[in-house]
Amino acid sequence: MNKRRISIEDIARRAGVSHSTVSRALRDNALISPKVREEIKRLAQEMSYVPNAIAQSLQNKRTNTIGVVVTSIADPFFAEVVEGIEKIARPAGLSVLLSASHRNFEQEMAAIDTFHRRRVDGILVADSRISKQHIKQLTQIAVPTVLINSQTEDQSEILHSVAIDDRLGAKLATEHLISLGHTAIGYLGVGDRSRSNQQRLEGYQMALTEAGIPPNTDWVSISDEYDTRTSDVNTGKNMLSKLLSAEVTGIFCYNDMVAVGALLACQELGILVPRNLSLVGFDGIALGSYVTPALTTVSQPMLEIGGYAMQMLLDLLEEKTVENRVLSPFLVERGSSAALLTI
Amino acid sequence: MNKRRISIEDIARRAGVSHSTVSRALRDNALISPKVREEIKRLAQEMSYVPNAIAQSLQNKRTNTIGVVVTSIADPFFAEVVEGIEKIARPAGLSVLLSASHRNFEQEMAAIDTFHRRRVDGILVADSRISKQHIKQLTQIAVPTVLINSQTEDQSEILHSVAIDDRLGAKLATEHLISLGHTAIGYLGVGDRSRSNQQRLEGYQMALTEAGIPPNTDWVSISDEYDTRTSDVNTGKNMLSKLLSAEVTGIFCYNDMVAVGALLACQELGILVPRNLSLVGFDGIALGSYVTPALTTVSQPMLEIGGYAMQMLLDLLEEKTVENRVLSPFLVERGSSAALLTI
DNA sequence: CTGAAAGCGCTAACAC
DNA sequence: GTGTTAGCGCTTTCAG
Repeated sequence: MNKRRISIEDIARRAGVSHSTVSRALRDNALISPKVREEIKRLAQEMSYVPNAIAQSLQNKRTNTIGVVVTSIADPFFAEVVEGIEKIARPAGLSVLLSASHRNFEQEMAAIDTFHRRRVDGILVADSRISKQHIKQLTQIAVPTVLINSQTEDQSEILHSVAIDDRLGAKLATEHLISLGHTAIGYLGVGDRSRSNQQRLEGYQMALTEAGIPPNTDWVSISDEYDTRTSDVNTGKNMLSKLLSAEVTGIFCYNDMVAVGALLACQELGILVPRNLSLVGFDGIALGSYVTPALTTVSQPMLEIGGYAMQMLLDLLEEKTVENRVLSPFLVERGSSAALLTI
Repeated sequence: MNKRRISIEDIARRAGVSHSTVSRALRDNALISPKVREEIKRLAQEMSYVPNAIAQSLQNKRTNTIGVVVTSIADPFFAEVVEGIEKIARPAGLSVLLSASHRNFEQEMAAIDTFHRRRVDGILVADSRISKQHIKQLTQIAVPTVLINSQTEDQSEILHSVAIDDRLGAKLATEHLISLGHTAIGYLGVGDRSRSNQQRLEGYQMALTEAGIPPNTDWVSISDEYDTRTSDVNTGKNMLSKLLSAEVTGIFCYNDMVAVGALLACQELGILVPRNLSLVGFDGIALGSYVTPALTTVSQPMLEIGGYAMQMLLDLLEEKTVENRVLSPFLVERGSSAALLTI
């Protein structure tokens, strides 16, 4: 916004009309006579006029901008979700402001605050552990907001959401292992994602119970690191041994990255997957099909999740009423899981 | 920007001062007496005032916003680059508008045009095949711009850049294979990235020549698909056979995704990597170390590339003079390449 | 030290 | 149909 750019005033002067006529002509206001309208448009073109969206926003009280917060841009899961968001936002004429929170409360609040100052029309928050503070903050902004896979029970009425059914997904994964003949089945979770981790744990336990398999606490291993620098892959690598000593033959992992970590650890330990150990992940990120063996996983439709959330925001912006969505994940069977070897 | 929000006017009224005094107090103008300043700040807090960045931008002719165009957000390479950009932008108080071009001219021009209308303070373009039109467009916007790994020869003086040395990288990869005893070495490239593909091809050929190995056109296979829907992985998968029939023992791939595709094809064909075939990628994306065998690759410091580009933009915004950077990639030896088996 | 007034570029009553 | 005027919320001379 450096130098002086040409404005409707400049065009008006050249056209010998008032600036409001120019404004109207440019916006195809029906009142303007066709001849002047065309002439003005021609002039605008010729002078390479570019409307100032800032001035328009100030006047219209609408910025045509939405804010998106994700924990990490480089995380393949969120990258896909953001891609889905952008695919819907752009054709709708909305620009997206992107911010990463790195699973850090302050950063996330700061990001939302920035969005507030910039007067975004709506906000999308992916995978936050929404706190009371967030609710308060978001309520105050009073702008349509939709939460993606977010961890909150107290859905305030201004917050909407699209989320995956974690419990169902976990159940699918566990039932899959059970159907393959496994009975000693572990869960490898991460401690810093309280709600989703909790729900996946519950789905896992539910599946065991329904199959008449008594749960065993030794089969559950949840990292207690809140260190965001430890990647999920490392979590999987580090936590595997604990489950191995509990002699499980199959493991359901919190997500694909954790499963990849477990897989790498197996390779180091000389454990054959799926011969000696079956592994199931969660998410369905592309990389899961590139590892060897390819990862059996519970897939989330990431692009759709982002797309739905964005569409919901669009509806909200048009004052339509929307309903929260809970999407169902589905099992994708690949090479990392197999029937239990009968000895 | 829906409902009426409180403005400095409102605070002024409550404080019994003029709005300009409020404006000054809030911005710590030295002229305002400490007592009123504190009182005003207290009031602002109490009334939960949030400054309107739009109005500020209109006045200051600065939006504190930058625009970033990448070909795809979900591509792990760009995801890392964007992460690096955001890491520098946020602490500097700049928000980032993100847009994906999907390697499509119109979409990219449209994105840049949107940035123009929104009066961003600067623009970052990643991996584009910059055309004359782009140059014209960007020149007209007259806003600091830095190109990341972009494909243009005619660097206009307003365009700056940070790029990886593709030729050097390709040379490192090829020399690595040569040092392992390979002499029949293939290059698996992609046709829609003219310049970087061209440069990597040249580096490859240069290495061969320097080693006294006569180049063989059968060893070079470049996809001719301009179909953006065909992923790099598929390119690798589909193009491998052609090189195999030319009986190469090592292949340098355009990037890691292509290499992964080649690797998957090898697995299907029962070709052992690295025993029967050595594979080297380019980029150094995380997933390269998760596949089996882990990918030997020429690594680009993706976070740094994004960070440098952003820092450069920051310098440009402060009217500092900057110098284009060409970064050197480095070889990361992993499991996918090994010494040629002497028969 | 503080207030009045102008103006950033645009839209929208309200006149004529 | 088109011009005039006000105003979106803020910063910044210019007076006092």
